[in-house]
Amino acid sequence: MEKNGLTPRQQQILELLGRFTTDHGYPPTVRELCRLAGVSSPDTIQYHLDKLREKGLLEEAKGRSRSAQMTTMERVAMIPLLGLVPAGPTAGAYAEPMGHVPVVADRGDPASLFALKIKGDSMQSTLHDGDTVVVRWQETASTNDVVVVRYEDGEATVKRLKVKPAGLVLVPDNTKYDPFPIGEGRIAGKVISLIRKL
Amino acid sequence: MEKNGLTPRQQQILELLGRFTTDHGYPPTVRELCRLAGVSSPDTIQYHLDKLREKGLLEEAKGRSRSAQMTTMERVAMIPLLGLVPAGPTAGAYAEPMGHVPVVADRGDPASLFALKIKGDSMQSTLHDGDTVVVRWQETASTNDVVVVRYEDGEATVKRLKVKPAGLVLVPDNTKYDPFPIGEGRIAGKVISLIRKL
DNA sequence: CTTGACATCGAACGCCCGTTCGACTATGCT
DNA sequence: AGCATAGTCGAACGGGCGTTCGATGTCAAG
Repeated sequence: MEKNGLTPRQQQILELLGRFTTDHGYPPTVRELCRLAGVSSPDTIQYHLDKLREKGLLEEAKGRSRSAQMTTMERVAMIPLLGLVPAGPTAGAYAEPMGHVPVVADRGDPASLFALKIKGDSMQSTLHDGDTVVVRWQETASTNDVVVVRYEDGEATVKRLKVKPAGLVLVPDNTKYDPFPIGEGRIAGKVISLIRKL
Repeated sequence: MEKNGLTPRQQQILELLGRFTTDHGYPPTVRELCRLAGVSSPDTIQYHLDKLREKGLLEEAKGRSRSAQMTTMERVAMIPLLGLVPAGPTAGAYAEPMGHVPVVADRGDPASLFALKIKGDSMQSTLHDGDTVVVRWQETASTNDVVVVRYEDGEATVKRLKVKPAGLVLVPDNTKYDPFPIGEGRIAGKVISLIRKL
């Protein structure tokens, strides 16, 4: 048995499949793989595709065109990058975003995620100016969570949350700034990850 | 003209297209869109697809099946997550990775990128334990770049680079640790971005 | 009322798709 | 020699595919 349990031919076809898919945005047909691999019979490709499916490296076929997909490919969701003024969570309508951020859609529904670009230094050391954060829509959070708070005038801000007896307090991580009560603001979501260009 | 220059029907079909693509990993056929939109004639869909193409929202068709793609979808590449012991850059062969990380493939060839998981606190404040970094393969770098250095025994480390007259020096950002010369190590790549779970 | 944009239909054409079949050639183990 | 495994081929079937056509309906603007 070879190093991965794959024959060289099977490895080649798996790589051709992956390359084509990322190059074009959709998987190849059996006959397109024929040309890529330099063989003339569709059955040759089908033969190897079957072997790869047996080994669990490809999704099971459904008789549909271009359905050859690698199982090793984590499912990716494109979440909208909304700037610093996110619209309401219920608004399915498109207030068309600045762009999209790819995330691996493993835990939870990616439809409940969005991204924001950070402006300013109020969360410095944790969040820098220009950072992109991934946020999950939710209306409640716990002490020390970094949350997105939205005000009725459409303004939004990212701060660390402290749950106090007197009410919710928003704490800038940058000690140059002072904590302040949440006031009329509502929690719009919780920051779950951060992407920074160096 | 409507808010985005799109009729409600066109918006609907664009959304169905996007949903299907992220759900299945490949775009729908014209007739699959028929069923989704609840219409019986393929020409109805084709009609709207043509309109959307005119407005530059879809890739130009090529007569191939499942080729309807949104232009607003940034191209995504899945780069391999190699742990902390990356193999050589020329080795196209698979030392199968721990997983994959999605990145937007805008600047440069995504094939020259890989990802690493950070262990330890030697770069603390800049890089935390458990962070994922995106690295571009390159054998040279400038002062203050964060670089991946590989040693002949297969060990690898991430440090900040200082170019000094006496040679290259690796500086841990954490002041608990001391700078040290690069020795027999080679620069394997430069850290270009960072992903952190909060 | 006429015109134009928007939207839909059913039918049809021809090609390409996934799939299957039988036959063939190596290679290597028993 | 016998046999299993890996790999290839060409041909064929039936169906799904993208595409085009002519006809029809709706609705707001002129």
